[in-house]
This record gives sequence, C-alpha cells and structure tokens, in this order.
Amino acid sequence: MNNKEIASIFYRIGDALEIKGENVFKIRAYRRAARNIMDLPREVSALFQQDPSRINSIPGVGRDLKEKIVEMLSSGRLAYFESLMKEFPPGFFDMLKLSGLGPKRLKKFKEKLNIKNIDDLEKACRQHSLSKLEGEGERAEAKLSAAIEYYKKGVGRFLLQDAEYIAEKTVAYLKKSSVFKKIEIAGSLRRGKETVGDIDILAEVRDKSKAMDYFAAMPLAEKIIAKGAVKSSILVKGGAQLDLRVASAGSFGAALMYFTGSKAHNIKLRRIAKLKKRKVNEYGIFSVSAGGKEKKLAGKTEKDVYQKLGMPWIPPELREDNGEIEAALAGRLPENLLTEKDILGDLHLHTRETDGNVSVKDIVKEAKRRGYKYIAITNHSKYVRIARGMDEKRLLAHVADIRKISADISGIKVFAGIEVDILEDGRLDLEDYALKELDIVIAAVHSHFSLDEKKQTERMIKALNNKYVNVLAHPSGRLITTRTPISLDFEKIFLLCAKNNVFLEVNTHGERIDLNDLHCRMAKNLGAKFVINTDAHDIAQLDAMKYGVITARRAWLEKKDVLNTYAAGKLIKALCRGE
DNA sequence: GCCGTTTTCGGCCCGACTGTTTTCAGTCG
Repeated sequence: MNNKEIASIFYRIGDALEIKGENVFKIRAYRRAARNIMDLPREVSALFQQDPSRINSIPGVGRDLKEKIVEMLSSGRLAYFESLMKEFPPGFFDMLKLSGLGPKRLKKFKEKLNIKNIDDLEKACRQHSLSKLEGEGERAEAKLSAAIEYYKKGVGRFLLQDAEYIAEKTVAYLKKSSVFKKIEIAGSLRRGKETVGDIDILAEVRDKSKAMDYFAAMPLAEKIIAKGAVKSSILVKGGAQLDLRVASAGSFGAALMYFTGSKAHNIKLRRIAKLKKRKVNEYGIFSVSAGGKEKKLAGKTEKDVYQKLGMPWIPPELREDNGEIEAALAGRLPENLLTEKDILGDLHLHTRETDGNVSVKDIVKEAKRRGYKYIAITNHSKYVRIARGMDEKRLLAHVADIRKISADISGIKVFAGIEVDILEDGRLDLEDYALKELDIVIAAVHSHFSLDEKKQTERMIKALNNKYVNVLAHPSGRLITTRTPISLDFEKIFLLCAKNNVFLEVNTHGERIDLNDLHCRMAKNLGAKFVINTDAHDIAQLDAMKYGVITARRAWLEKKDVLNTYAAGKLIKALCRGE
C-alpha cells in the first residue's frame, strides 16, 4: 500500500466518524495523520521495512494509528475500516464533496429520506422533498442543485500557472476601480503550490460594500457563492473559485497571514500564541489578560505579527507546518532562499532541430534580452522519433552550429548539450564519443514508465553511472494531471546523484514541476544539488522559470544549491565529473 | 486520537457567511 492509499483510508474514516457524530478531535486526528502522510517524501512502506518504529516519527501518528498503518502494510487491509464502511452505501461519501453540504445535513438526509448517493440527492431536489425537511428550505434546495451541477462539471484544482493567469486577470479588473487601494494575492497561489484549489485575494478598500459589489459584478463571474460585508466568493467561468477578503490597513498583515495559510501553519501559530497568553486572528495579534481583556499588539504587517510571536518573518512558500515555525523560533530559516534574480541561465532548451518551435539564434537573442549570462541548447536524442531526435552524426553537426553562434554573439555564452534518452536497460541513447564533445549532458526517461521499482531504479543507476551525465531531467516523469510518477527508490537515486555530481532538475513546465517540492527537499537533505530548467520549446515557455524558483523555495533551496545561479566559469567547473 | 518549556490528563485555532430561524447550527477556509 502506498502513502496515497493509506491517507485516503484515514480521510475516509474521518468522514465516516464525522457523519456518525464522533468526537471532533478524533476526526481531526485522522485527517491530520492523513495529510502528514500525503506530505511525506518517502513511502511509509519503505520506512516500515527499514525500521517499524520510524512510523512513530510521522507527526500526528501515535500508538493507535501506527498499529492501523502496520496492519495495512502487512495485510493490505484494515479491519476497522472495512467494518466501518459496511455502515454506508457505496458512493455515499461523494456527497461530501458538494459545496455547502457537510456531515450533519448529510446524516439528516440519509435518515429522513434514505438518500444514498448524489443521484438520490438530485432526485430529492427535483421533487422538492428536501425543502420540506426541518431546517431546510427552498433556497437551500436550489443551492444544493447548483452544487450538484458544478460537481458534475468536475470543478477541481488548477495548475499553478492557470490559477495565476485567472488571478492576474482578476487583479487587473479590480485595479480599474478606484475603490481598491491595495490588492494582494494570498492563499496557496502565494505559497506557490503546484496546484491551486481556489484563488484568494486580499484588498484594502475605500468602501467595503462598493468593493464587494464591484467584485461580484466581474465579467468573468458565473455564480456568486457568498457575498458578505468583508468576504465574498464567486465561481468564474471555467470553474475556479475566487475569494475576496477586505481588510483595513491596521489589520492588513494579519489578514494576509490568515489568508495565505497554510491552514496547518496558521493553527500552529495560533497555538503558540495561546501558550503565550496571546491570540492571533485575521485582525491582529492580541494580548489576553486574566480577565479576558484583549489588547492589540500588532497587525499592520506580517513582519510585526511574526515578531510579536517571537520569530522572524517566514516566506510564504515555507508556510506548510513542515518545520518552518520551529526553524524560525530557533533562528535557523534558510539564509539565502533562492530568488528569480539569482538565476543566470536556462540549461534545458529545445529548438527547431528537434521538436522546438524556435531557432537557436532567436532563443539566444531572447535569453540575452532577459539578462541571462548563458543558456544550453539540449535537443532530443534519436530514440524520441516523434521529436526527430538526433543521432551522433547530426548531433555533432548541430554542436558545430551552436559553437559558431556562440562565438558570434557577445554577452551570453551558449553551451552545447543534449537531452539524451535513458533506454529501457539503462544505457544511453548516444555513444560516449558524441557525448564527450558536449558541455552538458542531460539524461531523461521518456519511455517505459511502468517498470517496477527495482527495475526502474537499476535502470536509473546504470544511466547515472555514465561519467558524461551531468543532469537528471524531470526525474519522476510525472505529469500532474495525466501521468503518475515512475516507481523509483528516490532515496537511493538522490544519494547517487550527490555522489556522482549529477544535478537533479527541477523542470518548471506547468504540467511537470518535477522534481516536486517534497522530493527536492528530501534530496537536499541527502546532499544533492539542483538545476532549474524550463525545458522550453518556444520563447513564451521561458517565462515558466518562476514556477521552478517558487518550487525550489518551497523545498528550502538556497542559491548555493542551484547550478544555474553560478557564474559561467564556476558552472563549467561544477559540471566536471572527473575521470 | 494526539500530545507535553505548566500538563501522562485535559486540552485541542478562530471567525465569516448562509439559511432558517428569532438566537443559531452548519459549513467553510
């Protein structure tokens, strides 16, 4: 059983217990454990094989949940879960995904109307039998109908870049009105998560009710979910949910923290505040006297609030309750967290010679315009037929062209490279005599994604032991919406990369983000180094560098961890693997 | 069910919006 399967069972137990009306803290415990398991870069099963007691090191997993995990890993089943599920019809829990419908009402529907699944619920709405129940009414029924409709359309999470696009359009719209004084994007978009559920925007305004009216009247808006004095939510065309919250200048920092999250980060901060006889909410940080009297201590900026909690400002990308609060309290946050301006070049680019849409000359010019000090042209090797990948002969001619272009242009260095395929057996797709002529060799898997972990790991090890390989491109091979990561002993591979001086790529393509933040952080802790590449096939795709930087920041990477922050001379030395 | 710079027991973040109600429960983030 993998982490996702274990976590989803715990989530489902949480749902079932909630409907049964169990202790809310018990429910919360299951969900917290599930979330923490999802956030682990390692498989719990691997942890278990090494040393079963390591399961206790997962936060939120105590004696009881450990036993349940052990049962799942050793038998592939969980008796407690199976007996619990017997109490509910199949498809029952899908209804919890409907916006505005929670466990209490769901329980009521089941008991009073024998509703078993979404189809039953839809029927009940149509027949208006729902609105006759106590505590329900016509508006509630209509809302539920709409929620079912949206659910069926498949409203889900968006890729970071798509969410950013919608957010930017919204901000541009809001800025056209003089009611808005200050606008900030918050939520998981500000934290740079690879997918974003809803888009949170915080604003300081001159007139709250006018601001809310203007927001709700947005041309993109399809449906208003909620509209209050300080908070509104709308659904926009395409299915994304936008939340607008307004805050006064004196509370703006506290509101930004609240609205940026993560939820787990906020909860921990509030708990720390409570221990110190303080209270944190979206209006500020307050001291609380014995008599319950509150006095505001700060709220204007995030920095002020963190300071009153006894810690420095924490960058949004780190706010996941993954050790950043403890690090901040101990003064051990990363000192030089990577920034976009640290990036001096892009080392994975395709051109017309294979499947790119741009000439070498044009992409060099554009890179120079962007202020890059160097780039590498890395086209495909012959195995990738569909991309018209190059054999040794074409490659060497291509290298000669690149050398000439590099010599003809000043102010930017153009490295000649390749993205060479790793074949099924771990050999590379090109002979060493050709690879030897290159400045940089990127190795990548583009086929045989479904090998089992042992074979896939052996394949990778063989490739990484080729002395000409400098970079492992998009190591997990996943595509966020369509392809799961390959099965790989990531720990072993990261250690080998560290040992062999092979840089791990953070591929910034919106569908990839590969390595992801969690693997990246794990690899850093194992001593590996990184390179952030767009894998651009045209000019516009060069813009994606920012998603790699934000992912690196989420992984706590610093400037020194990243190859393409080095000056050209240092970079060439760093690529040297020695004979 | 978890957890400990007060605690191995008694806590567990905090507030906004909605709809159906006249004071609040349910839901959400």
